[in-house]
Amino acid sequence: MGGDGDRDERNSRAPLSRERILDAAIAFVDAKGLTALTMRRLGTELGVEAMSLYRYVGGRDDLLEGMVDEMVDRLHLDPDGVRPGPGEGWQAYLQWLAHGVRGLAREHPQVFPLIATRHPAAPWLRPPLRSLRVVEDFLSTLVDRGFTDERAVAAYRAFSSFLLGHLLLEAAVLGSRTAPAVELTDVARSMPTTSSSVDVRDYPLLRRLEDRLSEDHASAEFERALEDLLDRMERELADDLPG
Amino acid sequence: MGGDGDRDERNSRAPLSRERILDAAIAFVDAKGLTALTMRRLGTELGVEAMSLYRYVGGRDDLLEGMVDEMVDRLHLDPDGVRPGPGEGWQAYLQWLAHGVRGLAREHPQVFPLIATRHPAAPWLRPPLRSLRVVEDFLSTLVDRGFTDERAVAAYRAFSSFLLGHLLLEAAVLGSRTAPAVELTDVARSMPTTSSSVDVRDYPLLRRLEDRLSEDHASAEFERALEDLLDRMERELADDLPG
DNA sequence: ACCTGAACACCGTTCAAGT
DNA sequence: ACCTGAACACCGTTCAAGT
Repeated sequence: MGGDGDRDERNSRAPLSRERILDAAIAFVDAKGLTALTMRRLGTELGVEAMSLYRYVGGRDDLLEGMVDEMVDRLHLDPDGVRPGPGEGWQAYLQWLAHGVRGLAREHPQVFPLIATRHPAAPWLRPPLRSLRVVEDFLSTLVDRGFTDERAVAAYRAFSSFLLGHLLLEAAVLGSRTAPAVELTDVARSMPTTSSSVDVRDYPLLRRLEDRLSEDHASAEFERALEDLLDRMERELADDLPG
Repeated sequence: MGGDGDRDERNSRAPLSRERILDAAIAFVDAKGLTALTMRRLGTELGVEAMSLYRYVGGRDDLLEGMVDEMVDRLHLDPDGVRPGPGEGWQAYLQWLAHGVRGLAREHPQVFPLIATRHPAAPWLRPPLRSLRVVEDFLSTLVDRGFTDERAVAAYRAFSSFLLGHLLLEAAVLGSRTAPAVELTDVARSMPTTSSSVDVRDYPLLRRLEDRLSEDHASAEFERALEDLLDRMERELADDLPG
């Protein structure tokens, strides 16, 4: 591969395709933030007029949907560490999946809110585990390893809530570092924002704890809470058997 | 002015104010959804030109910020049930707060994602407990009741993640019922959405569990997980003392 | 002091037209 | 078959002007 000789402006080479567009969109959001993503800007990024994109994506909404789908689909390929085989127990599987999703959130903190916030295709799909394939895999893995239908569904619910709560917060912190986020235009700051002052001085405990609140324990917190969740599931599962 | 004295079109009466604008915006989003909220449309809703709003809100971003602040501020007034007094223990306080936040999410499911998703004023503020006043109250309540600084901060983190994970998912379900959500324009549905089919037939376990997955146990789940969280905190707190 | 009209730059999207 | 130009309806926002 390497020097193939056709140059061009920036990213224009292949004849444009849905996949190329989605990848470009994800990269764009990683770099510039979600609010900066515009059909027209994405077009120029790809060396093409915005209108050309409509042959592949149907519209801005479909574009966002496609980005989410592509990221979620990567779960079955990407997660660092090898996927646990059938002999390894559901704890290993949930650990693997949890770290896979966390990897997505950390690699694409600006895209993750999209995964977390957009309405899934079916009402019973819960972000961030919001693709039929992933959920089928989740449920069948647990059922194969001894979960009743009921426990498997309850596990899906608890696991989704856990991932969403922890990773959305972690992504928010990472994302606000990466991007302009609020891009205050200097002037806009002067408006009557009511109590525009983010002034910790009026709050004695916040002042005392500010440093501690600012410490980053994201990884430790995540592992800890994940362990607790798995323990809780184990206990509930054990309740079923002796019945 | 012929015939009617002082009544007018729709909502125009008071001379416009930040509070009136924010309330109108919240009501608008409750009714029409977040994507429908536009400076121009909000203006006409208030019987005024869009440009008049800029005297009170600084811009669309400040408007959204203001809506979030106002909702979060209601926590100290609204929550059903009376706020536990100093004699009642931190468990009662956290129960009260949890149900207060849940009330917000359920009353305004379309606004809640805003609370959950927008970057807070300080990086260590975690949605949905994202106001200085609320966090000061949270921390001081716990410290007054025997938490060390460290435990109080850890509790704040765990509590935020818990609320965010559970309530964002609950609000998403409620919100998608209330609003057009994706408003597919019939035609847009025909585009090459890759696997546009939300077809459960290919997934045997999903087909078997679909009914069970669709059951609504939001309240029971929430109470259960809240109890578990409080239990966990109690255990950790107990670890501090005998040491 | 409070609101409006007109204007600017930028959007998403459609559609007939180019190659 | 694939992309473009021009156009439409709608945005957020500014600013001089009205009352």
